Amino acid sequence: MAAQDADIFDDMRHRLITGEFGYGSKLRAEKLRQDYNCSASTVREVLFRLSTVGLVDFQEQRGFRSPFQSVERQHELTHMRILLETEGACLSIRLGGVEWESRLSAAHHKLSHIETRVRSSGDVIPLLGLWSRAEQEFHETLIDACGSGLLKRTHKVIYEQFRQQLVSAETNYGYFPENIREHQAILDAALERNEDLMRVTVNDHLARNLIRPLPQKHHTDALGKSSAI
Amino acid sequence: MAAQDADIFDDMRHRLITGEFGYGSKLRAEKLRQDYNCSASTVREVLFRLSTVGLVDFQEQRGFRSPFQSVERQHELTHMRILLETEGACLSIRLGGVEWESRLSAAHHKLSHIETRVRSSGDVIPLLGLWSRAEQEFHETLIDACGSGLLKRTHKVIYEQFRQQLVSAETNYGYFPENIREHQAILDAALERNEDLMRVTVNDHLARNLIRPLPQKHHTDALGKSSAI
DNA sequence: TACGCGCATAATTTCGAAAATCAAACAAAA
DNA sequence: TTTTGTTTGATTTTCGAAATTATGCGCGTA
Repeated sequence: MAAQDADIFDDMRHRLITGEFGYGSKLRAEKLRQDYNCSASTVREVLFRLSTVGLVDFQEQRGFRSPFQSVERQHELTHMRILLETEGACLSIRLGGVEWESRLSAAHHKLSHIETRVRSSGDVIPLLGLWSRAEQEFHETLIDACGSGLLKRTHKVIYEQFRQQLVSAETNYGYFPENIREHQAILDAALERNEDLMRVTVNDHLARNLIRPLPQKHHTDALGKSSAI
Repeated sequence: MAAQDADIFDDMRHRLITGEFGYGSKLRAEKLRQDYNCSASTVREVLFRLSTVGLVDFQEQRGFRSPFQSVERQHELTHMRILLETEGACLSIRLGGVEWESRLSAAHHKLSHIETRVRSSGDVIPLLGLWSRAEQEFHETLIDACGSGLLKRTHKVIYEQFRQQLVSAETNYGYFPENIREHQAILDAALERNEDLMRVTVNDHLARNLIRPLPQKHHTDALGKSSAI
């Protein structure tokens, strides 16, 4: 087999993002090797690679774990998403052409279709795989014309950790009915090419995952004295 | 030995950041094992981990390389540093207390001392190790009070790739005489707690590593029509 | 000479087991 | 009863070799 390593990596990533392993559960190479019919060393190597993109926790001499759920972590991931997505989206507005608008519209149409079906059935579970993929694609397309591969790769890493934290019954697997309106607002801001509006709509979309408001800006008066508002 | 893996990881990271391997040179596990008196598999594992933080290039079936030098990559790393450091520094202004100011002053004092000595001798090479460490510490302290471990870890990863790209004779190992003035300006902005000034000074400090200006903002008039300035 | 084909060599990937380390259960002493 | 020390079993880490895959070279042919 050619790329055994890469295949196992992709499959494990998918299993981790979809919450197949419970939060904090141990990932034993000896157990997982059976799923892939390979040696424990190969699994170990994959787990190492996953740990450096944050989807697996590694502690020396203590092995690998699926990360614990943590509201603090969720908060930090959300903050980072806001930072990266507003930057990426605003750069895409500046640099992207009609082709970008068109791809974003297409991604939104697919997502919107799925979310409408979820709303009428009232249950996201049967469509979870589809919805999850469509959501990721919409947000990735949003920043796709930003001109920086590094920004896009960094965002992807953060997005997947974010998703992993949300995939549980308590949070309805990260699905909220307000998504439909919010995704529409983001698309509108993009097509209007309105950066200020984009920042607001992306913030509104993600803010519910913060456990406290982000600190507000210090203002400095003419004398150089500063004060929080 | 307890943490052989981690020790080799740290040492290899240091060697990579200080440019011991030429840009694009192959990193053969068989060769490196001799440096550490261990097996090739252990080296391979370390190289894998380094590749996921961007300090080593990995291609399937083609092994590991020290990354090539690329102005495009340098541009993207600089852009990301500006984004992360302005956010981290402004959050530190909002959240950090006197204790943070004090640590930043200390870090600046050490850095300033070294840079003054470099200026008078006109040669950074004998102090390269010291200067490099002090520069990193100053920039890390700048964002240290931002309240987000994720932001700090992400910045560290980007900073080290940035440094790796700059460590060559052509760029004078990333050292510029203007640094002295620019680092002072950043410290002043922090002590004034002036966020707008902080954004300007951080930008000025890093902008020379961009190969083109960052795209400027689109402005939207009252009618919703937009235009670049 | 230029081009493609197969072979030999070198490099990478995978493996299973040995060595090192940790955790838990049990026993002995305070 | 609580604390401390020891042994045993399980887990993690390291290893060197086998299997797989890529690379470079010589040879024949156009």
